[in-house]
Amino acid sequence: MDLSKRQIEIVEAATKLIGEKGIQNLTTKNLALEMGFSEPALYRHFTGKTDILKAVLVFYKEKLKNGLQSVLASQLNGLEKLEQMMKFQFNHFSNNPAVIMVIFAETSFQYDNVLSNMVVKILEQKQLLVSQIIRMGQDEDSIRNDIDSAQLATLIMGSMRFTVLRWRLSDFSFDLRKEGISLWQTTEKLIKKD
Amino acid sequence: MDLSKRQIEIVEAATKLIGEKGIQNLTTKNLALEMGFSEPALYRHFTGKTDILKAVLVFYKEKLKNGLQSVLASQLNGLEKLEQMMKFQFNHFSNNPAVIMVIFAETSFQYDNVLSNMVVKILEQKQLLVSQIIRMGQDEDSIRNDIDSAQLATLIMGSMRFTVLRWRLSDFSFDLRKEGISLWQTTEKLIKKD
DNA sequence: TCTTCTTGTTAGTATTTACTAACTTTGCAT
DNA sequence: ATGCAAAGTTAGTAAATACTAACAAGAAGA
Repeated sequence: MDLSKRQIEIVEAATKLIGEKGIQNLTTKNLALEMGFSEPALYRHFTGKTDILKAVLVFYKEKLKNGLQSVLASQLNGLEKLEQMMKFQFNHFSNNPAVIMVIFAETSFQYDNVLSNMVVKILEQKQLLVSQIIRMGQDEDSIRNDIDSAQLATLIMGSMRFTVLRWRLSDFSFDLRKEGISLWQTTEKLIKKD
Repeated sequence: MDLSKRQIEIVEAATKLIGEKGIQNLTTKNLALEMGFSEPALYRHFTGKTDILKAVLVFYKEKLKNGLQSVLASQLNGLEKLEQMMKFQFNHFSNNPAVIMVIFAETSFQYDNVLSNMVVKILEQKQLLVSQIIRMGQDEDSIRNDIDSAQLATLIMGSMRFTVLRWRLSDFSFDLRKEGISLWQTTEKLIKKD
């Protein structure tokens, strides 16, 4: 899915609207207003609203994937990769708060099978990545291996998500990056091989 | 907030609808259909849709609170209380899958300040409870105390929520209770004092 | 210059949504 | 039995929503 300049602008405007007040806030009217043009103009760039939402999901999926891929490709050991991955994501969300609502939208797309499946796949993909990194760390002896890697992945992803959720529910009232570092330190204490 | 028999029926019907396809599925039309009477009849029992959603939130908040309260009041030590709390919740969700969407609806009520605040408060209350149990366990030496109790609470609540989320996204395709037990065993290994 | 494609416009529509008005039925206390 | 409040009905409405039809401005290449 290749997006034109204008399409990317629309995706970003849509993200902003969703980030502000949830998906309920993403209406053709609001989106056109945010873009500074009329509603029908939207249909010059996308075939419909679902198409826009799909583009939003794919757009951020790719962005996240690229960022995580570079961590995966690095020469770090498993534990260090996990640290980088965590910090990358907290940074990413810190810089783009509006994206959170999109990434955390699992429950919101339930009404549409296509969108819902996309979201599930994004999540599965990410979890797989984390599991792989953990297993790698266990094989290298940087991460304790008396615990199943999938379970550790659940713990890590869950606590990350929960931290980000608290941040957004508190109206971004604390420094997410700092909180991310604390969370990493805790996680490290719990999972590193000593 | 005291609810009449009929109001509770409506709350349960609303929960069912939300559980099936998200809040977007909770329309006055669908709700009336589910109840087997006409739309205006709803307004004999609630002043409006927001009022119904408020009742739904309060209803399950109280239910959960009561369940957790009995765990808190028991004679168990901190670690054991944590275990019971976790199992209670996984059981609760296992028996009432529709409730999950309501309890996990943080991001969905963002459009309404009153509802959004209610959700935030429910979450804060629960987190406080978990933190307290953990600190208790640390004081009694059943839980390791080289880690901040708030951080441990984030880890535990986050991983629980994530597990439940995966369950619902997989269309309830695994045994949540079993998964909950696994998660507890992992958690215990990580946090118990040895 | 003329044609054509892209990207915008205004005006409008069918459907859905939450909710109201006005009337009827039902069950219960006196 | 009767009066009355609670709880239901039918018929409707204003507003919002996603989307379409038909037309216009302008850049770009032949």
